[in-house]
Amino acid sequence: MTTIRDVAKHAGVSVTAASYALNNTGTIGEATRKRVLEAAEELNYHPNAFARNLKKRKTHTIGVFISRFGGSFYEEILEGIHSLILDTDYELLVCPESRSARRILLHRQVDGAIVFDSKISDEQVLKLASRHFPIVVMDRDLQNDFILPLLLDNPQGVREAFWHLHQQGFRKLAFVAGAMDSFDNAERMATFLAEAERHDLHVPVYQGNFTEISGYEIAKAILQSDDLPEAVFCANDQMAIGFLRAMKEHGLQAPNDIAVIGFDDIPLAHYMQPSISTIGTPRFEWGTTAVRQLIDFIENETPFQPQRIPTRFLPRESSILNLHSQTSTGETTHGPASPAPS
Amino acid sequence: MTTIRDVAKHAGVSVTAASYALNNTGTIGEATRKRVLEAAEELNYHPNAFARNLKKRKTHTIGVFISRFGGSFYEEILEGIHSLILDTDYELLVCPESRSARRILLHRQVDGAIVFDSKISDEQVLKLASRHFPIVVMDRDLQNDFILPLLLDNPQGVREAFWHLHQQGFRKLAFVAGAMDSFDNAERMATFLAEAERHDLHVPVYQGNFTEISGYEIAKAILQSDDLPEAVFCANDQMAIGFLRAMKEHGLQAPNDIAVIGFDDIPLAHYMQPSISTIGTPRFEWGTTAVRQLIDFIENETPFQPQRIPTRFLPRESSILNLHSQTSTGETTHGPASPAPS
DNA sequence: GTAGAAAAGTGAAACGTTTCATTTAACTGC
DNA sequence: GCAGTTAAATGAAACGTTTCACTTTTCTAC
Repeated sequence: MTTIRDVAKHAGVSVTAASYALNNTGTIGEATRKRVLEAAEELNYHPNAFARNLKKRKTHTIGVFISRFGGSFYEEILEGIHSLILDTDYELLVCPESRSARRILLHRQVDGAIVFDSKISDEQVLKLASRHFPIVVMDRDLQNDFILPLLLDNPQGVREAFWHLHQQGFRKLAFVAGAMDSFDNAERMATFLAEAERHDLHVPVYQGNFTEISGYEIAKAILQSDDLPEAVFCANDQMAIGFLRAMKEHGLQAPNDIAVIGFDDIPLAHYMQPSISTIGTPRFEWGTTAVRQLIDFIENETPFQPQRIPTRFLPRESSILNLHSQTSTGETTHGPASPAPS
Repeated sequence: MTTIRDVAKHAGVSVTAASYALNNTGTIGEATRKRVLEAAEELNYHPNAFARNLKKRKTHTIGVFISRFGGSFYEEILEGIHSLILDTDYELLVCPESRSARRILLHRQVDGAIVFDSKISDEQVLKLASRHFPIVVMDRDLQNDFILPLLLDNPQGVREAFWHLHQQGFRKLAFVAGAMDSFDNAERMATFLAEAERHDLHVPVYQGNFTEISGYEIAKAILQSDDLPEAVFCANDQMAIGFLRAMKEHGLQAPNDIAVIGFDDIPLAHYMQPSISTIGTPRFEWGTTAVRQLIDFIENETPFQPQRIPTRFLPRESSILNLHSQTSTGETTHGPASPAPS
C-alpha cells in the first residue's frame, strides 16, 4: 500500500508539500505540484480515507439507514436522494439493518444521517443527534434543533379515501393495519377510525404487518365468515395486493364484492388487475428534500424546516363502483403516478 | 466527542486497559473491565471508527457498487446480499454512482467489493483487486485470482426464447438492444443473432439503452413503417414494457400483432396486461452467492469459484399465440417468480 | 545591492485507536 | 517468606493523514 510518504520521496519533496499538492491547498509551486501528481499517478496512490477522516473529522458522506431493500417502497426515495447527491460532491452510503448494531451510524462514519428504519430507537436518535451530526427522520415524530422530521401527511390522503368510500355509499368498512410500531400505520389507522367515528361507523381492525402475505391471510380469515365488509382499507399496497389475491382465489371481485384501497402507490398498484386505488406521495421529492435540508445544515447550519410530505388519494378500479358505465379511458395507459383524469 | 482517553480517566485506568476491556482482548481483571464498561456507558462513548480502522486495517465491511437504485432490477440482488450479511458480523454498505469518483471503493473503506456498475472501468477493477481486496464482478467478464465473475448465463435463456418463437412460426424478428457497453446486452444480442443466423434469418437491431422510454420510442419508430416484425426480443423488461405501451397506443396487441419478449423477470413483467414473456434468473441467490464467496475469500482465502447464474425462459401471454384456446388457469394468480405450470 | 515582502517549502504535532514490550502486582508451591 | 510463575496493568509507538508554525528561497522596488 503506497502512502503519501512514498509519493513524497518519489517526487523528492516533503510530506507536507505532497499533501498540499494533492489537495490543492497550502502554497506550492506549479512545478513541484506537477511532480507530485505524477509521482502519485505512477505509484497508483490513493489516500487512506481513515487517516484523512481521522484528521479532518469530516467525511463528506451522508448515510441513509433503512431496514431493507425490498418492497418497492424505498426505491424511489433512494433515487431521489441519489439524484440530489449527484449534484453535490458528497458521497452516499446506504446501510440496511445489520446485526452489529449499526456501527456506521454509531461511529459517525458520516457527516449526517437520514433514518428510515424503525429498528433504530428514538433514544438512539436523540442521543446521537447534535450540531455536528444532524439527523433527518422519515418514520417518527421526533424533533429538536438537530433532528428534522419529514413525515407523510397521512391524514390528508386517508380522509380523501374515506370520503371516496363514504360518498359511494360504503358503510360497512374494515381496516387492515400494518406493523404496530410504525408511525405511519398508527396515523393512518387513527385518521380512518376517527373519520368513521364521526359518521357513527364502527370499523373492525385486523392486525397485519405490511407484508403481502399478512394481507392475504387476513383476507382468508375474513372470507371464512359470512359477514363480509363492503370495503377494506389496507395500511399499505402490499397488504392490499395480498388481500386481492385471496379474494380472487375465492372468486370474489373488487370493487363489487369488496372494495379495496391501499396506501403508497407502489408501481404494481397501478398495473394490477384490477388496478388498486391507493394513496400516492411524491417519494422522489421526499428524498431530495431530506438531502437538501441535511446538507444545508451541515454546510451552513441552516435551521431545519419541518414539513409534511403531501399525500393524495388516487381512485382506481378496485374501489370505483360502476366504473365502466362512466368514461373509462385514460389512466391505465399513463405512467404509474398519474391519477384518474379529472 | 468522548474518546477512549476520557473513558480511561473516568474509570481510573490506563488507555490500554480501557482498550482491552472494550475489545475483550489482552488480559484484564474482571473488576476493572466492569468499571471500564460502565464508564463507557455513562459517557456514551463510541469508538472512532476511523482511528480504529486506521490501526487495524480491517473494516469488517463489504461494499456494493451499483449505478442506481431504480429499475427494480437490483432490488432482489440487494435483498439477497443483505440477507446473507445478516448472518455474519459484517457490515454492508451500498454505494450508487457518485460524482467524486467513488472514494469509498478507491480508498478501500471496505474489505471487499461487489461491483455491478459499468461506470467503473475494467482497469480500475484490475488495478484495485488484490489478495487484500478481493472483488466480485457481476457485469463483466473479468477474472483473476482476486476477481470473481458471477455472470448470468444469458445464452441459455435467450436460446430458449428463440426456440419458443421459432417453434410457433415466427420468422420476422427484431432485436431491441440495451446499452452498448453492457456485457449482458452484448451476450444476449450475440446469442439471439447467432441463433437467427443458424436459421438463415436476418434480424434488424434497434439501439436502445435499457430504459422504458427507449423501448417506447423504438416501438414508435417501428410502428411508423408498414413493415412490422412478427416478434420482438427486448434486451430487458423495461424496454419491453415501453414497447408494449407504444403498441397499445397504436391499437396493437401482443402477441397477435407483434409478440414481445423481455429479459429479467422484474415483478411488473408478471403483472402487466398482457403479462410479459421474459427470462428469469434467481437474483436473490445471485446476491447471496456473491457475498458468500467474497467473505469466504476474505476470511480464509478460499479460492474463487467462477460460475454462471442460470437463466430460464418464462413463457407468458405476450408471446404465446392462441393462449386462450389452451388451458389457461394458473400463472396469473401465483407469485411473480413462478413460471407457467408445466 | 539591499531591505522587505511574498512565495515555496519543511518539521513536527495531532487526530483516536490498537498493540508490543515492559513493568508491577498477585498468586503459587515449597 | 521466597523464588518462580502467572495475571494485571501500563507507556509509548504506530497507523497515514493534515495543518500549524516556522524556515528558506525568490522576487520586488528602491
